[in-house]
Amino acid sequence: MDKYIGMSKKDNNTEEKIIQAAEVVFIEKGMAGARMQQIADVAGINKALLHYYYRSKEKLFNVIFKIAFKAFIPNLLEVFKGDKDFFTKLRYFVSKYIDVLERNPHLPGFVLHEISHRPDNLMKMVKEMNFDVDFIQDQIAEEIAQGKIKAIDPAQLLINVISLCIFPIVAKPMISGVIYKGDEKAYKKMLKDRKTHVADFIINSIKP
Amino acid sequence: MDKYIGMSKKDNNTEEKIIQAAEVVFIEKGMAGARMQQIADVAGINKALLHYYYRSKEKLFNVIFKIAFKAFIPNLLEVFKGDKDFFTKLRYFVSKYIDVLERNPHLPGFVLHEISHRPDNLMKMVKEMNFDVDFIQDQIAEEIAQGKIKAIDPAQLLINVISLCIFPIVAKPMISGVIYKGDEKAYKKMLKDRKTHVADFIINSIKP
DNA sequence: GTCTATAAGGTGATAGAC
DNA sequence: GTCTATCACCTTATAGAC
Repeated sequence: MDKYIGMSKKDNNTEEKIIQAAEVVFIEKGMAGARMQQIADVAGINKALLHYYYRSKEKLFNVIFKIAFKAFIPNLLEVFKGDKDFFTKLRYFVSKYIDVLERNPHLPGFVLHEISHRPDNLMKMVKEMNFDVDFIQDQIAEEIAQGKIKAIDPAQLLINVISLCIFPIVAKPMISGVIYKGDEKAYKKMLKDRKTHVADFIINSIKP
Repeated sequence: MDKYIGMSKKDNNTEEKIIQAAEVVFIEKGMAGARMQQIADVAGINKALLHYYYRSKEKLFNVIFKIAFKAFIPNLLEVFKGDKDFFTKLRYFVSKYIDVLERNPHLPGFVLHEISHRPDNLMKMVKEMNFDVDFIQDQIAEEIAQGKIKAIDPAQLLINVISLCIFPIVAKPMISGVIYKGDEKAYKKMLKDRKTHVADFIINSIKP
C-alpha cells in the first residue's frame, strides 16, 4: 500500500481518514478498479459513512484527482522563477522531482491514466487549477537568445525534461522486468543515479 | 474508437471479430473498465458467444495483453542488429517507433497500466515471450569502447531513448492541455517534429 | 455522525433451445 | 456455432435506527 500524499495530520478526523484512504485506493487501483468498500475498510469506517461525506464515488474521485494532480505538477516548478543559473535550477528540479515521484510511484500512472479516460472532464478541472508552465518556456527562449543554450524548441525541451523524469517511474515494472531482469535493486540504483544523470544528459545536449 | 492492432484480415471469422473488438475495448478502457457486453457489441455478437470462445474475461484479457505487448516492444528493435552506423539506426528507430505509437495512442498507456497492476502475472507472461534488449546495451557499450559515443551507462541511454519516444504519447491529454492549451494541432505538429527532434537531442548529448 | 440492512442495477458466467 | 433467458454475485447508493 502506498502512503497518502496529503499533508494534514488530524488523523482522528473522519474526513481526513477518508481522504487518506481514498488516495491510497484510488491511486493504486484507478477509478474503475477502486471499490468504495475497500476505501471504507482502509479508513476504518463503513460504506454508508463514506456516502454521508461524499455523496458518490465520482465526487470522492474528483477530490482525490485534484490532490494527485497538484502533487504531480508540483510547486517545484517554481524553482525556475529563481534567479540562479538555468542549468543549476534544472539540476535541482530534476533531482527533487525524481525524488518526489520515487516516493509516490503510482502517482504519475494514476494521473496519466485517468486524465486520458476523461479528458474533457478532468482537463476542465485542471484549467480551474490554473497551472502555468509558459514562464519556463519563455525562460528557455531567453536563454537561447542570450546564447547560453543551443537553439531548440522550448516546448520540446520541456517535454524532454519531464519525459526523462516521469517515464522511468511509470514504466517501473517494465524496466525492472525487461531491462533489469527483475532485479529490484538494480532498478533502484538506476533511479538514484538518474537524479544527476538526467540533468547531465540534457545539459550535454543543449550547452552551446 | 481505436483501430485494432492485429494483422489478420479474415473479418468474417467470429474469433477474429472478437479479438479485434477486445483489442479496441480493453486497450481503451483497461481490464477493470472494460465490459464483456461492450466487447460483444463491438464484435456484433452476444456475451454468451464471447464466453463460448474465451471462457472468461481474464483469459480474453491475457490474449489481448500479449498482442498489445508485442506491438509495444516491436520488432523495430531488430534494426539495431543491422550493420549501419549506430546514429543512423537510432534515427530510424525513433522515427518509426513514434510513428507506430502515434497510430496506437492508447497502446502504451494500456500496457504500462496493466503491467503495474498485475506485475507478477504479466511479467511471467512477458518472460515467456522471451524479449531481448541486452544486445542493444552491448552495442552501446561497444560504441563507447570505440570512442564513437561518450561514456554513458548503456541502460540509462536505452531508458532515455524509450522515455523520449513513449512519454509524449502516454501524456497526450496532459501535454495537449497544459503545454498547448488544448490546441490539438500544435500537439500533432510537436509529435511530427519529434520524429527527428528526439534523435537529434540524443545524438547531441552523446556524440564525443 | 455512525451504524445495519437493503434496495436497485450492473456484470461475469452458464443452461439450454435451435 | 449462435442465440435467449437467467443465475449468482458484486457494487453503488440510500433508508432508517441509534
